[in-house]
Amino acid sequence: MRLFNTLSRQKEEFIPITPGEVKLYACGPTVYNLIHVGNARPIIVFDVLRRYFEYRGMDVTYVQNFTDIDDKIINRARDEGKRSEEIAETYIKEYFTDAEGLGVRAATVHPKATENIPEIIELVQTLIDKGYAYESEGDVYFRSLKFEGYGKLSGQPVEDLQAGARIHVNETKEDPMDFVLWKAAKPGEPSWPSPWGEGRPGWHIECSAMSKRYLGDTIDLHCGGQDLQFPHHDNEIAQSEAASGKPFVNYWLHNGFLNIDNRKMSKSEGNFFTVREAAKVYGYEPIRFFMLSAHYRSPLNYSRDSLEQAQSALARLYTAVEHLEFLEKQGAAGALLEQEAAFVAEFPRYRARFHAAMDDDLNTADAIGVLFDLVRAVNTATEGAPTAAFARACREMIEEFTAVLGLLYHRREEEGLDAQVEAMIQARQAARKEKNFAEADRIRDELAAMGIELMDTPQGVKWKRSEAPR
RNA sequence: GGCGCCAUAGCCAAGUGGUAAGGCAGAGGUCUGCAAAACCUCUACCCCCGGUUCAAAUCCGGGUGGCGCCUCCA
Repeated sequence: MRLFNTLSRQKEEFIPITPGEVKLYACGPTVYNLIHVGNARPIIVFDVLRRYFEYRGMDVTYVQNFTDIDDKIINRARDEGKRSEEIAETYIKEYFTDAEGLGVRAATVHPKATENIPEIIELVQTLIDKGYAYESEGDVYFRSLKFEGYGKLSGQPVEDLQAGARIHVNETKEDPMDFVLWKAAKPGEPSWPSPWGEGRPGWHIECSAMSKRYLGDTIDLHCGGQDLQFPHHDNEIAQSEAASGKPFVNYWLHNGFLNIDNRKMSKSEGNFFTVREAAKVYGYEPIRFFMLSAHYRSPLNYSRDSLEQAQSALARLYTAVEHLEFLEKQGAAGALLEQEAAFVAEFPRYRARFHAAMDDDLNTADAIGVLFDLVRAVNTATEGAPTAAFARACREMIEEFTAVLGLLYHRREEEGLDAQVEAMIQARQAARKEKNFAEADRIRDELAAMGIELMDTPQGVKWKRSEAPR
């Protein structure tokens, strides 16, 4: 598998540290609000990366943290007259509601910053001991310029960073480039005791500490949005490598932005929709499909059109799979027919194309193309009277792909029809047989009003319940 | 100012040297009592101008337009 490594700015063959194992860390949300659609992009994309590794037989340890102590959380807590723990707890719960809706599997571990304070303090102390950090009036800062190669991830030449007019000079720092590892407590703020007095961790250090604790000094992959490249990820590299003396991360993956009106969707700009709002309008799963319809590093524009297109495309997949289930029930038992066996023999070719797409830097858009090619071929191949075994084989092939992409997870449980509805369907069939189409249509309308849609197929009458958004 | 990204059909979007995947929408057709679904067919001067090459959407140079990071942000 080849992945685009931000560190080298090219696609590289992915070679895990331990064969068959993947250590993956993704920067998770700061829990002070509902996540917005832009936040959902890395969550979905890297969920697919994780699923694909597992599908290919790798053992994945996936760590995604929660930043549960931060200025924004504190501010929100103050505004609402609550404790910051309550705010964090609330939005962690809300995060999981959205993640589950989006078909995102829970990570192996979801560590919280506040549950890793001893590890953070230890790491800060190590950095002080090694001369990479210093205490100043209760704050602790990292000496950025002492770390050779500072800014190497983002490709920011240190001189230009220094020249940047927007970097704030803080009186207590030795150098404007230095960043905070530990913040001295202000009155009324949550704090923990430390060798430098009461305080709380800075943002960057928590990821270094948690990555080290759960995955070790050197990990395979670290993922996040492009906006985290600098300073967050460069700072993580500086902290972790300065402390351990070892490489921190072998492959850095960064997703492109989700735009709205072709501008980055961001909380600070206020031009965002929460996942919750979007899901209410379009359903959760179309959001997921939409995210996977473009390459993860490309910018992607959020629009009503795009979401509606995703809904329609998804409906095509559901229809295909649900029809195959119907055919499984109707079809003849026994072995595959000759032409069916020939069609099944083509499956490895679809699989190879699908793998090739995913192996090429997680090209989900291309992979979806393969999926739809398969669907069309299956729809054609199952015309007439397919055997049950064939319908099943086709369904399983399609679902092998959709499982990797994490799609079609809102398949409805098989529900029975009540006797009355059953009788109405029978009555309509009888009317049709007598060519009393007026009566047949009347019954169909009546069922439609009850939320039952009918479809006449060569294999019999299919029905389904009218749907809410998936 | 520094660093970087993008431009493919009405819309979304793959494709990084060999003559344009896929989805949505639209038109026509097949099937069906009708409908739905499905299937078939149709719809692209690959932003512009040069250059390299037998061959360029793809490589190089120059434009034009758009975006991002350098500050909390996925």
